[in-house]
Amino acid sequence: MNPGSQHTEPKRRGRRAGGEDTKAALLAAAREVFVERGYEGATVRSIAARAGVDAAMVNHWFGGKEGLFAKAVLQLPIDPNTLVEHLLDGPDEAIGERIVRTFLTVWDPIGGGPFAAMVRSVTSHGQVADVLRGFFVNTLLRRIVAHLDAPDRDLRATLVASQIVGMGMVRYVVRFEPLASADVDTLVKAIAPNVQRYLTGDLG
Amino acid sequence: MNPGSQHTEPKRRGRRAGGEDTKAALLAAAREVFVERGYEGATVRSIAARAGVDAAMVNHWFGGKEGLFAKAVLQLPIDPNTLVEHLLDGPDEAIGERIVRTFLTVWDPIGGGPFAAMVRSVTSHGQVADVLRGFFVNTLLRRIVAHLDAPDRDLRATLVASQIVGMGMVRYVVRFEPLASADVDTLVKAIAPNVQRYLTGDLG
DNA sequence: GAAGTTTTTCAACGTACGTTGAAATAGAGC
DNA sequence: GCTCTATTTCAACGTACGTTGAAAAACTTC
Repeated sequence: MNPGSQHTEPKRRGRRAGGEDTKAALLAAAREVFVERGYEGATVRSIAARAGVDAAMVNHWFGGKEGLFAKAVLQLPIDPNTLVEHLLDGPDEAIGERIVRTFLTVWDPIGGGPFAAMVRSVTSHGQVADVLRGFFVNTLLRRIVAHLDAPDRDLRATLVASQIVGMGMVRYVVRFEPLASADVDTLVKAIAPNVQRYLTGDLG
Repeated sequence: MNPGSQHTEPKRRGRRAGGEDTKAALLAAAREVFVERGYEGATVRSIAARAGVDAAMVNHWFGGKEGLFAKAVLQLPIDPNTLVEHLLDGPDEAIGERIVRTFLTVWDPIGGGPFAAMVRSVTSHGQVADVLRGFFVNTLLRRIVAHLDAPDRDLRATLVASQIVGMGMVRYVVRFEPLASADVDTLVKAIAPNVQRYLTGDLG
């Protein structure tokens, strides 16, 4: 039937019709694939295929796989200053709850994408461990514990990080049930008191 | 000086002299490289080079990279039954402390190797997430919470997993200081009460 | 509407990977 | 000491990767 119209035509070259934004399509596809496969596992060809464009576009628009990863994943979706202000806005006794709820409500709508992408790339991409450390510890937690008058501030910051990172791992990366599908409120009630203890409780 | 003895001779073929165990050397090298690079990042050639043998030995002794990974990493170093017995041996009020101390004393001497290897391979190797889940949740934690008479047993098990996995991530994989270098006793005192609350405390 | 610029596809390159089959060498059995 | 088998290295294969340069097509400017 319709002989000759079955085979897929080679795509026409040259500029796209109009309105289509190759750069944005690549960024969106890159976020998906980097989240699923990590830096090494995500191939330029697979990202380009999902975006519906040629792999050479990655070099043209981002200067290579490295630049695409930097733009798509390493760039944080939220302004850290706003985040810190929001976390510090309220009584000290409820800061644990604000931390847990904030991370869950920021990550849940996107399935923990950026977090999962970083964890999945922590081996293959040297920058990633540094970015994780810089964001979690230096940018967020150190500035939060600085406002508390408790001893062992740095240890408290990394203890909080251990619980938040662990929550992200279990919920978004390895998906242990029932935690992976639990309500935000349930998790806040369960986890927040522990985070609170790390921040203001007695550690020894 | 000594002209002609500088260049490296091509290795002699055939069986090794005696006593040298290629299989064991490959397993040891594989554990190191899989820990450092994860499944995809660890190349058969680099593992063989570290073991001082040819890459073809991987196929001869383990049937390929997949089989080597299974033998070197997926195989757990500790008998789960013994571990569960040990964790349950004592008063329920101190089970959190036993869990934290046990994981730290098991992982610390080997730098968290198997744990780091699994995390670093969680993307590139499909079995790994299943193994992590099976070991942490099904083999260990479910059997521990089964001995407690508290509600929400499965949720409690995954909450404990989130704290233990997070502790392993921060201490062995991304290495946030000062937690990464803290004494075992310090960490036990800091973390154990939180694990204990997940197991026997009020979650909501 | 012609010239110039930007965007896109295509074809190919060089490299690295896991794997394979054959040749070479050492030990084992008799 | 000869034969057989196990072990090891070597050379090569096929595949997939990231990247590149040129050609083609659409838009922009005048």
